[in-house]
Amino acid sequence: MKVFAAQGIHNFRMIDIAVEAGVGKGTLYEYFPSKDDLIVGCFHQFFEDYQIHAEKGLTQPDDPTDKIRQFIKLSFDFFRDQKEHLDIVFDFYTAGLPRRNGRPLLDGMDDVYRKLISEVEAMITDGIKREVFRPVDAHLAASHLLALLDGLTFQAAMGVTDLSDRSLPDEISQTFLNGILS
Amino acid sequence: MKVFAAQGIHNFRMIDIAVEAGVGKGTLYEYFPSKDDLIVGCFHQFFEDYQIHAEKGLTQPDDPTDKIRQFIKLSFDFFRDQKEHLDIVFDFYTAGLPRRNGRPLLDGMDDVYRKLISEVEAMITDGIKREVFRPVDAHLAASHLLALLDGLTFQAAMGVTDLSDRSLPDEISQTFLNGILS
DNA sequence: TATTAATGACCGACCGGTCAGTATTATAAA
DNA sequence: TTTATAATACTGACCGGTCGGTCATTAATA
Repeated sequence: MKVFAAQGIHNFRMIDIAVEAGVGKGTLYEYFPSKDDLIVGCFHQFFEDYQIHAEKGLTQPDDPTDKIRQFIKLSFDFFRDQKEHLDIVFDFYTAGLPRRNGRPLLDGMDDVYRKLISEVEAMITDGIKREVFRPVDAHLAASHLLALLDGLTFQAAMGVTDLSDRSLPDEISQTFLNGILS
Repeated sequence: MKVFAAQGIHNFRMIDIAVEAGVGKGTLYEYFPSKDDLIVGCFHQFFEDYQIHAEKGLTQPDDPTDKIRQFIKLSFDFFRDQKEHLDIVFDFYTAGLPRRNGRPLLDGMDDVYRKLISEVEAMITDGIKREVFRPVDAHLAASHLLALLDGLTFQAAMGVTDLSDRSLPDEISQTFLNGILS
């Protein structure tokens, strides 16, 4: 991850990884069949971390409003901790984008994302049932929220938004919730 | 752009561009000093198009609510028209991200983005003055809106959200505006 | 005839991946 | 405990392919 952050996922050389890890270049090939496999391996490790982190918050509070607030807060926490690696996140993202020619480097990114949407969607549907939220299109609202978080993360990677601003999660939660509250 | 879309901005070869353009490889170097310059040139062309497109809407209606709605709609229109090139947009985005080692491929992306934020911010500040909007943090709300649009574009590039859904801009506008309305 | 535009064979830097050899550790035999 | 042997881990010099960029030559135009 250190090398990815420094060189970018498209520019690093295997020798960079080897040097950073303090091993010979050949040794890397004892653990990863190819450069691509190494990248994919890192991605899975990373995304697993995020899921474990996010799942903690998806169930805890009962009130739908609090649940959303909690989810937003946890997402912020996670990406703030990844400050050093934020640009990598977007390298991963683009590496998962479908291409006209040939497979993308990271396969199945969209499925992972769709699953995430449907989890958030469930929270919103629940809120609508309880008449806490307006009868919005739950799927769209879930996409809305995730788009918002991704966009802010991107801005943070670019350096135009500061994720460590303590009031950020609250302000964002407030505006989003206002938007869908009954 | 066709080649970028097919091969990705990190994988295309100069010969691909030459073939697609129907000229010899050497000819490209009559117009662009280097591969990087060619990429940067395309990016500027692209972003200029977006700005020209977006500016149209930034001034037209007087009512702040309509102005925001209009801006959202125009952004959707633009990116929907770019359907074939959406993945390139994100290649450009990541190419503009700051790197630990060396300059990013695309320099000054953040400044362009900051300018965009401040334009949206002005619309919101105006709305607050007229007491159409709550006294929210205008800068944050502007970042919020742009993050939302970027995120949705990203989802569209991934294929999980359909920008050509006619109800999308309205739903998004509605939820966002609800969030900041007095 | 001069000037400009276009070309693609060629060069060389670069880098992913290999593999013959070395070092280390585990196991077996003495 | 020592020695012999096997198995495993590690290494970096090297190979082969790739591709950005050059430039001598040719074609088109003034």
